[in-house]
Amino acid sequence: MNKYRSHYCNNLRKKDVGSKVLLAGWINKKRDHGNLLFIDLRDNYGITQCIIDKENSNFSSLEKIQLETVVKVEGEVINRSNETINKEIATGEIEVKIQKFEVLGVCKELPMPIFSDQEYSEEIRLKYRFLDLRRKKIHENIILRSKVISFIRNEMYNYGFLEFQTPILTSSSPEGARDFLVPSRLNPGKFYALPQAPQQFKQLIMVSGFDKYFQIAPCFRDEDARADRSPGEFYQLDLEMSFVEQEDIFEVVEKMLINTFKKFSNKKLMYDKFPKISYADAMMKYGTDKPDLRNPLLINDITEIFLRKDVSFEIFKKLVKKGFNVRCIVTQNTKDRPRSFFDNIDKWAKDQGASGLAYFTIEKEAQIQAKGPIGKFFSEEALAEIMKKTKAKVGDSIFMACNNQKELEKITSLAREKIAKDLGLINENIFAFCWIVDYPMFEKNEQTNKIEFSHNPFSMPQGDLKKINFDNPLDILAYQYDIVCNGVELSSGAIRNHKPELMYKLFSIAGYTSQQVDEKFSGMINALSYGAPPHGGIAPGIDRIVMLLADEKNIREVTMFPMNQNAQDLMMNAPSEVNENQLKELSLSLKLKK
RNA sequence: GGGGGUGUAGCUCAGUUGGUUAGAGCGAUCGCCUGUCACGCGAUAGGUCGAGGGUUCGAGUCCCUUCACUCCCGCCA
Repeated sequence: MNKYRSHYCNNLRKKDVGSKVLLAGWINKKRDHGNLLFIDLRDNYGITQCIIDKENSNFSSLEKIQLETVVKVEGEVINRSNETINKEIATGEIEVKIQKFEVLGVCKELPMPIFSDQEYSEEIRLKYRFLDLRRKKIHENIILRSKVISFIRNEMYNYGFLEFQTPILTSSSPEGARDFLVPSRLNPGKFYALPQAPQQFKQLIMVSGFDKYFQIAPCFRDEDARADRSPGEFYQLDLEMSFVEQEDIFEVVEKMLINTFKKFSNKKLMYDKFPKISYADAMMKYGTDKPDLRNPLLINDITEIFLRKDVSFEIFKKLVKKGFNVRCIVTQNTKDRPRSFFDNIDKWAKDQGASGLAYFTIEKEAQIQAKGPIGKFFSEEALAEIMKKTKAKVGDSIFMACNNQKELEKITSLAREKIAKDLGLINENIFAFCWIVDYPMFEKNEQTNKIEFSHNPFSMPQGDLKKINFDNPLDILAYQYDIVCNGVELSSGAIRNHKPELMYKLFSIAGYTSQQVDEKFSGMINALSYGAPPHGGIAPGIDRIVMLLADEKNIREVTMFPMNQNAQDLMMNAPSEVNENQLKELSLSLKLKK
């Protein structure tokens, strides 16, 4: 028999009554009745109540022991009387009468309680992560994460994918996020970069003829953190397939995601087949390319209304003449909402840096009229036109903003979320997936006025490749797609451009010479000229998938050892200073800003 | 880089208009308690009110600066 335990802390049941057992674990909770002591012993699997009374010579030493001390307990499984059965725990019908015990690991006074539903500051949680991870919810989240990854890995094998590792020390890439750099000792003055994603490697794997690849890949990007974005590193289910079109990828990924979400969550899927929304449509209807489809509110453009003579809302009319647009959100049957509801939203919009949201409610007495601060500026005919355009009905309210397209998208997208939240329109018990498709290949940088790749520069442009009009690069769409779930961007992918000539052409539009392309992407561009198969892929974010499944709002709740917002590991003290010798070996010297 | 929030005992928090010796619960220590499962009861210890400066007779409270954590914007092909 094992020296430490004969059973786990969730094993024992009524049938074990009478048997002698060895349990080992942490002292989760003590209830000391003076001459009788209850101890809840906890391990990874569960909790068993152990009991000892004054008759036993070990009583007084066990009575003094700290919570979270690791002990080994030897005793007999005994029955609990009916009134003392605890239905909350699986082992609640029995308890272990302690005969002997031994301390295996002492515990100092705790900086934070383990057995408690209290919330603690992130600082203390991250510094003592090993204690934090003992707590029930996060312990379960991490176990869920393991199971999800294992399940996904198994699914991918079943679909015929092979798992390969790719290098962690690689080269810096000019596109995308800021790189993490690693100085090279053997090549003074030169640096490796940690991969932002195994993008080029997975394409090279396709060129190497492996057909279907996946990897639970660590990705490193030196960008600032958000609640749903770890600083530093995160994991993607990176995958790539040869001889495929967009639809082939959709089929595999949809199947994988649906199976995973059905297995690990009780929430319903809003769509069993993910709807496809073009990037342009998404930006119009939702103001963002990561729409939360649980939210029923839609955005409408009503710029034309403000060209009418029977509309006299001069502030908007002037802006419209200058080329601005007006977009609006209709809320159903809100005519009886208190004035504070409308004013709160207007005030909120101003806090967001917008000039506020104008609003009115459509009512009907003798005739249809707009009620609210700006209602009087609209004629009955103009209102009819608005109602036609927005499908608004009597009793509905309309919130409007006027601005340039980019600002409009921003504020209406935020307003859509805010208003839906205020009205309680979002069903939290649903997962609403969708594909966002038809991303533009290029976009114009507002500041520099230069044409840039809007997403992945290795994407394949859409349409007949012989007939693409490179004179209007902003009109070129790419086979580029994202998966969005409940407003969270879960993955993005593309059919890749496997034709070197076309690649040079596209890069030249973004301002790169062929020489620069050869230099920056030497591995790949070279490979593409030795018989590259058409291929494509996608990379769903593992952390965010687990976050959705665990119903957490913060990615650190599903990450075992996360860094804080300033990209520091408070437990391991990273990053840290290094000594002179280490710097010298790397031919580095520091020039710190004061 | 910018904006918001928070910072009071080991932990979670309260602290009024600026006014005596800064409080509670949990935890810790000590004592009582044989059926609890958030056990109960009593006592004790524990504080640079994040830090620095200012206003004031007097600052946890008001002002300025700064630090830490967090949320957001920028950034994230």
